[in-house]
Amino acid sequence: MTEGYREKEVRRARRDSLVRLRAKGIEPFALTYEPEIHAAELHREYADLSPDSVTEDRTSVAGRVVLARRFGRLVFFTLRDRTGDIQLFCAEDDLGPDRFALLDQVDLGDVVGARGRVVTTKKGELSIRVDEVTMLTKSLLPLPEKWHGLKDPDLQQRQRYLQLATDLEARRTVLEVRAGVLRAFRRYFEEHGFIEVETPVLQPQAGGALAKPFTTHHEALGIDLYLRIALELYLKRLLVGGMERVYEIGRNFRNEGVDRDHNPEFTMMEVYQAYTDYEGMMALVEDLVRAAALEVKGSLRFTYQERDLDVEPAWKRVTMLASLSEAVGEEVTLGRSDLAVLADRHDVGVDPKWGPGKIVQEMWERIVEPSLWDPTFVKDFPREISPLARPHRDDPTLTEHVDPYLAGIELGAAYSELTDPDDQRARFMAQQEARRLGDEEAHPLDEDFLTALEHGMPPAGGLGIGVDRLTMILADAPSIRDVIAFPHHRPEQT
RNA sequence: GGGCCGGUAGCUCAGUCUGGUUAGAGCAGGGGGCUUUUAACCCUCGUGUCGCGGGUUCGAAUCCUGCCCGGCCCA
Repeated sequence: MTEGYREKEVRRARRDSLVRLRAKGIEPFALTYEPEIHAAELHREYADLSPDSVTEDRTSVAGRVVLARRFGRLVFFTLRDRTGDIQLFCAEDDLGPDRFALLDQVDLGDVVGARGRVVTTKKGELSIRVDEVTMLTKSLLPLPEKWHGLKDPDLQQRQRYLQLATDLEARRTVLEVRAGVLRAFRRYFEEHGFIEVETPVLQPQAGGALAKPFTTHHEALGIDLYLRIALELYLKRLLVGGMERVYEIGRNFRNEGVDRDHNPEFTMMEVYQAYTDYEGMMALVEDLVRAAALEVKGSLRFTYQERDLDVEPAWKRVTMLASLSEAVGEEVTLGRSDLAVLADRHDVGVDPKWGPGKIVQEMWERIVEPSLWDPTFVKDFPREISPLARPHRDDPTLTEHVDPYLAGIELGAAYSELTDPDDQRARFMAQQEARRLGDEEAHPLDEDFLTALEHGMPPAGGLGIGVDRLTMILADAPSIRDVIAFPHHRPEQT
């Protein structure tokens, strides 16, 4: 991005302005300022002020100058603060020639404070009729184009501050919807007796999910550690400790690629509740999504990427095998010996090392998942691919594992948690076998966790929700990168 | 990893197919004018490693090729 040492005219002009200000004894990087009101409040309080009104109400505002319209001895600035825009009306008559002349040193992008009377212009625009302007921060680089803004998605993400400074809608998409989702979650949990906890990000083993972790190293202990890929196993230890309702909202890290619904670090909300099961977790998902939708949309019916979505409970519930059977037009079971042939017939590539559960999952993801749109629970996963969920009450080849889907996007996962330490050990051993066969994402054997289970964990339901994905849907954003302030990019080469 | 699309001024984009004088526009910026604008307007003046490297050619932003970065789709 840097241009070398030859300074651009824009930069030079700003630098010159800086020098001129200092020459006049004005510090262009002020210590502080106390605005008395924000733009949105002004517009609310003076909504009924008729055009060409002059009030005796004096107030002050602060923000970035995003537009300027200059007439000879009259200047209009559009000032933007965190709540919106307010116009500054600056007349030489009010400021006097000397202070008015200083407005020549105010450039687009500068942060200023302004004080004056609340007025409306002849055209009815609410304004501060300014008699005092204070330079708070001099901007040395130009803002993006005032009409089109910053369009290049790469620059929007790498220089997110520029997008946020110029595009009010981006503030909502990138930041506010996420905050609303988290607020709704926390409020719900607070009201239902859940306690928010924090567990280790650096872990000696990366468990709780099937994914490749990032590795790091602890110098003082002389050991390798992993960045967590899930919150699950530590939260379950807390259940052993008697915490019946816990949740954590935190960052997970998975060493995988980037696409429209994956970022290598992402925010997961996991919640564990004793004395319930995956049915209880499905109800919880419905409650949480409802709370989040009401918080940020004010409604349970909205559109995502121009398609209608209605998150009103109760969501559809289908089993993985039944929905797959329906899609392929014949009964699919884990016991069929010709699963690989069936998969091949539907153009689903199969690795010979895969067991029947993995084949079924791949087929389901390729054949059924793309057709999902309405809120749907997909339940009863094959035991082999769900090493932490309790065996299904009616069919021990399956587990009580359910994935909620919204707009065709996998929102998370929920289980009736596996509490039997012997079964858990057997599942871990099966995963070790998968790892020996080359499955890098196989679950590690966690003896410490098994010890905890042997002490006794109450029956429980557990749930994880991908906060970024829910945010993306509620923000109507096409990509997860649109709701992550600073998504990962390859560094720029110089 | 594969396919397609894109990268030209600080920003938003033309120009590339069909190679040709000195690479354009708007915004932003410099200078001048203007006391009610709303992307203010009028006059005026600069914008540049055409993503990077190699090649073809008398001549390359334009054609070929390798690479880098990004977007979409597929795996």
